[in-house]
Amino acid sequence: MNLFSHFRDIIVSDLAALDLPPGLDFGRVAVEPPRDSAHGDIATNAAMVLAKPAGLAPRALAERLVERLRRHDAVTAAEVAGPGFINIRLSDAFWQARLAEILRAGTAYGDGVIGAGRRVNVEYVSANPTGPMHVGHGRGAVVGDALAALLAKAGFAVTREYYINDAGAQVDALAQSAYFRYLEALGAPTDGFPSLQYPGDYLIRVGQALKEKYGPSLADKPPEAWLPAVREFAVNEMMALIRADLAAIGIVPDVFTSERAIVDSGAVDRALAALEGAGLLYVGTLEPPKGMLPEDWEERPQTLFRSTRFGDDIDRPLKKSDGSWTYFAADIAYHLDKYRRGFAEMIDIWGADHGGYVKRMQAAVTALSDGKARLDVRLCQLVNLFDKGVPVKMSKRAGTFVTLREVVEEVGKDVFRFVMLTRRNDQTLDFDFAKVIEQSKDNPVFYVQYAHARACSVLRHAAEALPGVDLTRESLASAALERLTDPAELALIRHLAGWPRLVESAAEAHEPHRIAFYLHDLAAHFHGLWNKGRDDASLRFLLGDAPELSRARLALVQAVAVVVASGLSVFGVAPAEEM
RNA sequence: GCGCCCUUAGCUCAGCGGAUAGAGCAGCCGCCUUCUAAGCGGCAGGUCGCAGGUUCGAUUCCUGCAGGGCGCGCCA
Repeated sequence: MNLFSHFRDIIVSDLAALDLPPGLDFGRVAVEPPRDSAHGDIATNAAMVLAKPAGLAPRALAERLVERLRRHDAVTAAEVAGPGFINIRLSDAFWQARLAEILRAGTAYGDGVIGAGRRVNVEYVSANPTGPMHVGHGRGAVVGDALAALLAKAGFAVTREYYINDAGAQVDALAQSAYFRYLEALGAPTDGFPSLQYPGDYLIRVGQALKEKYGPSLADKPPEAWLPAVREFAVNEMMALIRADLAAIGIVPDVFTSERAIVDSGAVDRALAALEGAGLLYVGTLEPPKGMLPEDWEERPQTLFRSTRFGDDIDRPLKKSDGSWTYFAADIAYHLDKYRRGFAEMIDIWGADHGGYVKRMQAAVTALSDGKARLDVRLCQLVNLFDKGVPVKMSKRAGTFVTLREVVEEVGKDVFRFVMLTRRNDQTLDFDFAKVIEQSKDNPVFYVQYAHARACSVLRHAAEALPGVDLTRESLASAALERLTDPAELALIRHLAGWPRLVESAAEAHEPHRIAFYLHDLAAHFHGLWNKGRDDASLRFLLGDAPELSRARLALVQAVAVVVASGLSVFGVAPAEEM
């Protein structure tokens, strides 16, 4: 359970029994951990937010609430502090019961109910199918995948989706480059061929494969004869590549949606017809952006979407000069498609360079769903690669960008995933090959993994030292947990018991990185407790002459392993049994 | 010019309207015959970019300014 929402319910019902003026809004009553644990276990601002509407002094109201709160068994102390905070201290028995709860639940501990089974669509990666994924794609992929797992843990019905941008000019350019490689494979002349937009080696194989499939039949033909076939072939090859790249970091999307399929199905026309019907389309002329006139700017009337009605800065074009739809138009149809598939909540993970696109997309979603659907866009900032502090030079044009696969082969999937989640998504992230595989507390991956491995190590020793003692989770849940009375032990239990609240708040905020910081804190508590056993042997987890106490402490150790594993599973990272 | 994001310790960063703002690294001082020292404890380090506003209360919300990043029709 989320003990904070549990006590919020208790506090609200106590408030209701206080004979306060009717109609008070308890919505702003918060129950949270105090910043300083010396203040107590949980704190509430209830008296401060209700004092004014209730016509009472904050401290007076607080005193009345405190008097009631003290009647609960789990509450050992409740006192008014500062301007009207109420600090509540909970009994050791309450905390010990949380430990049993953790052990009985296993890694399901922290599974939340705030999602209430609502469907949410998380769209991430969505790299153009024009080549292998690079590191920046990898960050978005991991953030999206972890967010999806986090939402699932919080009780949402999550769909992980990949949008294949296979309809624009860039896939034609891909086909051009693949065709060039095909001619090369045939040994056919390539002089006069335009310069390659995708010069990477990975298309050489595609050229070979085209030769094997088509023989020389596509050579000496005009582009309109070979382009569709080569394009489809190349896109399929690239998607196979991307799926493999994703699989290498443990990502398997539930749904792939093709932009081309959306366009070909007429969905764009239908979506825009809906906007037209709502009076949200018109033909107009945009002014050039001030302060940076594009060189080839010419005034031209265009079909525009009235995104300004929904908070955008200017209305946005939907048709290119050649009459085809812009990417935005297709994206409108795509998001309408998602909405029609039953997703009133959508989350898109984009690169930060698409930031200017957010408002118009949200405007379109609001317009098409009549305000019933919500789109949150998480922008991922750049990943800067370093090796031992020296920047790794990357140039897409020169083809020297570092692929996701290379990085993952170097550091491993688990390290890559964890590190990608150690920063907020809108903060740039430095990724140093040397540092992320360093085995020290400088490296949060290893620090957290080490805590898990240590816990497993104790449990392995326990199996030898206490033969015949049942060390399963279920059995440890009924150990003599009341014997855990050391302040450091109870502090660790408190931290473990904060996991459900952390899951809920991170899920609500769409911020998976909070888990990384939680796990780091948890590991620190555990490492600290471990070392207390070095200074004072009576505080060790495993005491050969005290099997009952040992079992209680092993319950704590097991719970640490459970919660670490639970957190890592949201990240898609395997917990280390030993290191 | 306009929009979005960022600005917190020497460095890299957390911080959910709440109390004396926290980690890690770097620096200094300690702790291994004993469950993993890949670790732990301690010391030191801050005008939360600046100025206003809202609030009982602002690092957190709002406005303005400054600095950095990203972007700004016919790329996606």
